[in-house]
Parts: sequence; C-alpha cells; structure tokens
Amino acid sequence: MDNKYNANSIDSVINYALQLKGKTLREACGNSIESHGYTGKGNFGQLLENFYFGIERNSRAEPDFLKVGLELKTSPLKINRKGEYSSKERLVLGIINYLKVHNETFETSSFWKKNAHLLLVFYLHDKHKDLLDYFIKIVGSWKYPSQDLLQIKRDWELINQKIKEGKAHELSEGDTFYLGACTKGSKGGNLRKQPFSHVQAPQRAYSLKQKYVNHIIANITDSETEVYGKIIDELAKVDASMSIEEVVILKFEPFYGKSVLEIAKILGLKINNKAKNYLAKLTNKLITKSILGIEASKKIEEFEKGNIEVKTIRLRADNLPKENISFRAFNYNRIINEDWEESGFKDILERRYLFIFYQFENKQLILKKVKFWNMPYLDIIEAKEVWEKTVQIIKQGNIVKRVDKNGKRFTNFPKKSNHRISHVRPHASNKYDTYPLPIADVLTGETKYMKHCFWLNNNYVKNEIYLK
DNA sequence: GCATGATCATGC
DNA sequence: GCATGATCATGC
Repeated sequence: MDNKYNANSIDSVINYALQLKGKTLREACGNSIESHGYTGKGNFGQLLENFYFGIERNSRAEPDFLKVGLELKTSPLKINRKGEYSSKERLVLGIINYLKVHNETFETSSFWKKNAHLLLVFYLHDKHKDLLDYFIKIVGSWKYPSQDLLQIKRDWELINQKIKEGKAHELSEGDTFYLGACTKGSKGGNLRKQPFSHVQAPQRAYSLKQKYVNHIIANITDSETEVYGKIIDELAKVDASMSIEEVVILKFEPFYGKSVLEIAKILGLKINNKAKNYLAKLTNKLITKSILGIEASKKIEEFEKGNIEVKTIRLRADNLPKENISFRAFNYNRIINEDWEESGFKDILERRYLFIFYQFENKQLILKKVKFWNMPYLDIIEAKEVWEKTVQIIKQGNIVKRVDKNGKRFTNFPKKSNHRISHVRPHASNKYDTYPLPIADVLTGETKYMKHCFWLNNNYVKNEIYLK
C-alpha cells in the first residue's frame, strides 16, 4: 500500500486509525472495496485490515502491526437504555489452540504476544444496513492496567490448567473473570482434538467479557460515569498474591455464623424485614461496606467487569433453598429467533455467580458461607434441553395444556419434576403482565401470555452448589 | 410436603 | 413501567 501511515511508528498507525472516526468503511476506503471483489459477505475487521490499512489477510501468531506490536480488533456497538454506546458482544482475541498452549507460559504465550496492545475500532451495528455503511464511532489503543493484567493472567492460566487436566471439553466462559473461553464457530459444533483426553472439545476462543469491553470503551472515551470501589485495593492490604475471589471469601469468613440481626447491628442498618429484598440489600451492604471497606453506594469494579452476579439464598434446616431461583422473563418472540449460542439462557448459565448462603436456625437467619460458582459445561448442555423444549412449545403455539374451572392455566413448559437443573414457570406481576406470542395458542387462541422465565431448581442448588 | 401456577415489593 | 428478587396459594 502507499504511505498512508508509517508502519514503523506507533503514533502514525494510531493517528491513521483515528481518522476513521465518524466514517463508514465505504467512505474510508473509497471504491477499493467494491473493486476488489467484495461480495456483500465478509467481516468488518478483515475488510478494514485489507482495504484501509492495506494488510493482507493472515492468521499469524504475531500482531497485525508487527513492528509496533499493535493488534487490530474491531467490534460492534449497540446503544443502551441510557443512550450510551456499549459493546454488543464479547471481544474475541483468537482461537485457543488446545494442542499447543499447554506448553506455553502466559508471558511467552502466543496469546500475549499477539494481544498485549490492542488497536480498537468500534462501529455501530445496524441490522438494516450493509456493513460497509456502519458508522465507526470509537477508535483507540488499549493496554491492560496492571491490576487487570494480574487477573487476566490468572484467567489464562486457569484455562490452561483445564486443558492440561484433559478437560478442554468442559471449559465455560463462567470459569474465569475477565478473559473468557467463549465458543467459536458454527453453532458451537466445531469440535477439536485436545492433548490429554480422547474426548473432542468444542472450539473456543479467548475473549474479553462484554462487560469488560464496556469498561474499555468508557476508558477510551473518558466517559466513565459510575464511581467504583475496587476489591483489588483491599487485596493489596492483605496479600497481593491472593486472587480476587480468595480475598472476598477471606473477608466474609469472620461473619460466618452471625445472624442477620448481628450483621445489621455491625453495619448500623435498620432492618425492614417486610421488604422482600431486605436480605439482598443487607448482603449488598455487607459486601461493599464491611467486607470490602468501600462506600456502600459504590459499585464493585471487579464484579462489574467480570459480570459477577450475586445471589442471596435462604436455606431451610435441611439445606434445601426455600425457593427456586428466578431469572429475568424471556420474550416469546425473541427467544424463538435466537440460536442457542446467542441465547439469553446460555448467557445466564455461563455467568459466574457469587452465592451467599443464609440458613434458618431457631427462626433466625444465619450467614453460613459464600461461594463463587459457575455451571459445569456438561450441566449447561443438560439444561440446554429445557431451553430447546421451551422454544419448540412456543413455536408450535402449544403452551396451554388445560384451563381449570377457575381459569388457572397448566402449561406444557418443562417442569421441575422432569428436569434436574432447571424448569420454566411464570414470572410476572399478575396474569395481565404478558408478552405477545409469535403465533396464537392452539388451545385458547390467545395472542399474548403471562411472562415466564427459566428457574434454577432449588434441589440442584443444594446438591451441586451448597453441598459441593 | 412438594410442584406448579400466581403474585408481591422495591428501586430505578 | 419494568427488572429484580422474592414469596404466596393450592391441589395432589
């Protein structure tokens, strides 16, 4: 290519990239894209690389801009409810080569050689437009803050450990904090060999979690509005070699065995135990104020970036959670148009959770223990059946099985008694709280139906999370 | 006593 | 008005 930029100068490369802001690929590359055989298919990143930067397509282990150590990454944006740009997806950083990585250390890994310094180009995705007409909104370079890098290294090592144990097929995005192993390839069906097991494993890629990418965006555009507290600052006071999770648990332990009343007293909180969410609120304050030593109003940066969801559980004396665990209601029209790989339920199942277990003892709630957890991959595959059945029932308009004399509905959705992990039940304010149906219900002719959601079975929580 | 359907309370 | 977290009601 001509001398649009100097490939030996990092500033030159970045400045050239910054000129993309506000433009589309068509505007930025002139006619060269069409004249080079662009067929309407392809990927935004490749087109940008070829036609704007003049780099031939490659799948090298080195960064795209080799001489200055910069790796070009493009990623779509969406507009969130507040009208701000946020990442539409996780940021994929390259396929995991199961056969090779077990010989690498993080510092010498091909992952780190390639991805230590990123040149990021974010464009606004619009399903009504040709990708040549997407507007490029955010451009910037990115290096990991040293505190994040420690965690990313831990994440990378955990992924490697699983491969070394012959468990590449059990990898899940929820295993790790910032750097995830996401499925990659046609509907997750791409199977690869792994070195220490004869079981073939779904192809996966290193990726930064969507929430982490949002923080990168806020950082690049200098638009961070939330005020965060950091666990890591507490960590340094304890023992810098401990992980975020170890520190959180260590800080919780002094409260084990204490009652909600005692904890409230320590926190200086009044308890309104008529409010259904008082325990969740108390837990939240406990985490921020007492355990992490930050202001209760602040969000915890690491939990945000790592997409960690806190769940408060009340156990009965026999260790069974008093209730099943609900998630957000699904939209009938949306769920039937999703692939499993991009489905909301898979997102729920691949997340990492922090469970806070309280137990009833002599009518008092006692903090028993806390546990970071994510669903094992094989269980996710099992729970997938519940999703598939649900989608099929909605597609067939076969939701209602019968209506009793009081108007109470019985559905064909997957039941708890037939499924070990998860089931489907209503999750609505009342029966008038509905979502539209894609096709009318065969039995009742109704075109909308009470909101439902996936629930995690309480006996699964007892056996697979609390007792394990 | 549990499974399943239905609804409540709060905060943003 | 809705998402979130949770509990209630009933019949088998």
